[in-house]
Amino acid sequence: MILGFLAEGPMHGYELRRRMEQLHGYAHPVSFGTLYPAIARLAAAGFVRQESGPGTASARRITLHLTDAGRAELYERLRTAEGTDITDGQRFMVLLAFLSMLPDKAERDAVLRRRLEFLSQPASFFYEDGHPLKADDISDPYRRGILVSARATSRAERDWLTAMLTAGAKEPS
Amino acid sequence: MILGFLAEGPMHGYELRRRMEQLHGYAHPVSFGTLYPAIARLAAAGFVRQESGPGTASARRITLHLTDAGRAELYERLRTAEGTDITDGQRFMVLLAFLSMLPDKAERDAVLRRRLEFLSQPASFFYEDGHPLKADDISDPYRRGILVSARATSRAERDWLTAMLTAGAKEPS
DNA sequence: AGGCTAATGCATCGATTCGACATATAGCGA
DNA sequence: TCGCTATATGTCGAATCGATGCATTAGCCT
Repeated sequence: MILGFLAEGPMHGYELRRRMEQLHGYAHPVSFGTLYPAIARLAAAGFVRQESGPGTASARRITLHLTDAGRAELYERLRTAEGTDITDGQRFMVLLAFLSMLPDKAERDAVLRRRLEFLSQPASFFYEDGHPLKADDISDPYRRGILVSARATSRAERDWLTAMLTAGAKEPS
Repeated sequence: MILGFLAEGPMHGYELRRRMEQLHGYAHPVSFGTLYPAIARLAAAGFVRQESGPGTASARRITLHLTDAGRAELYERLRTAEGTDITDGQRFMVLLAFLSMLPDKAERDAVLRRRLEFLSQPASFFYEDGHPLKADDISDPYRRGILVSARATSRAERDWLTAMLTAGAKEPS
């Protein structure tokens, strides 16, 4: 997420955190204890350059810039996304937010296809003796609510993914 | 989640992890490095009792039981849920999965109302100069997809929450 | 019966993240 | 002037993650 936002232009850590918070829909903000060490690691790896602004002594302002190596790293991470980056909705949403930066359309489509594949395999949230329970089988109204909401979510995203993959389709699968 | 599943009956850690994985829709499994220390903490606090099963020597099987104090703790955590437990969709889903265990309907409704309130306040994922961007204003197709999916999710959950709160309503707000 | 593979089950380790706190400047209203 | 909020960078202990190790049990093929 840091590499992605910095690819849009230089900014400070604080501004970065505000955007991260917004991208997560204010549901789960990233803490400073996560953000600043993460910036430090990216800087140590040469992906981010830190430039001191005015007021260097007491109240320091540090502007963060993405390096060429950082941009390459961003592309690489978008391209090779797998595991929880695909299966976890929050993580995948972050991927989507910056996916358009990946130049190759075939590679972008491949990412979408991996997500669609995961969403297409039938999965419930409650099981009995190994087989999934349907909404009608569940008496607990709250658990039924989980299933109903999840179904709606999955359907909406699958429809959108399918539309995206068939729209400008050059390679018929 | 551990307290909730153990409230349904005793089981070992491995079985616990499988159910946690299912409840998350296989999107983000909980690692053993998280689970076993968490069990140990709950046991140290007196919320969980560990009983050694057969094969005590080499291949030990430890069955976990919820204590009375553990059940009280579960109720308390369901009752007083706030912050990311309400705003974060994954966390709230866990809450929902065990909410029916909470005896008092008014307290259960209060939890739902907190979630509904959060979902009702208008929030986008992308902003420009402080004000939220609508789907039509966003040219990036992937970001538009994020908004479209999120809208569908939010609408489905809000509809369900509203239905739940008005259905067996005894207290007209 | 023997051997291979997968699943079950408990546990630890280093790296990462979380949540709370510390610190300083700037602006604004009572 | 006092208090509150926003901006801005950071630290620290506790919790979590992801990978790995290791032993036992179950199923399956030949």
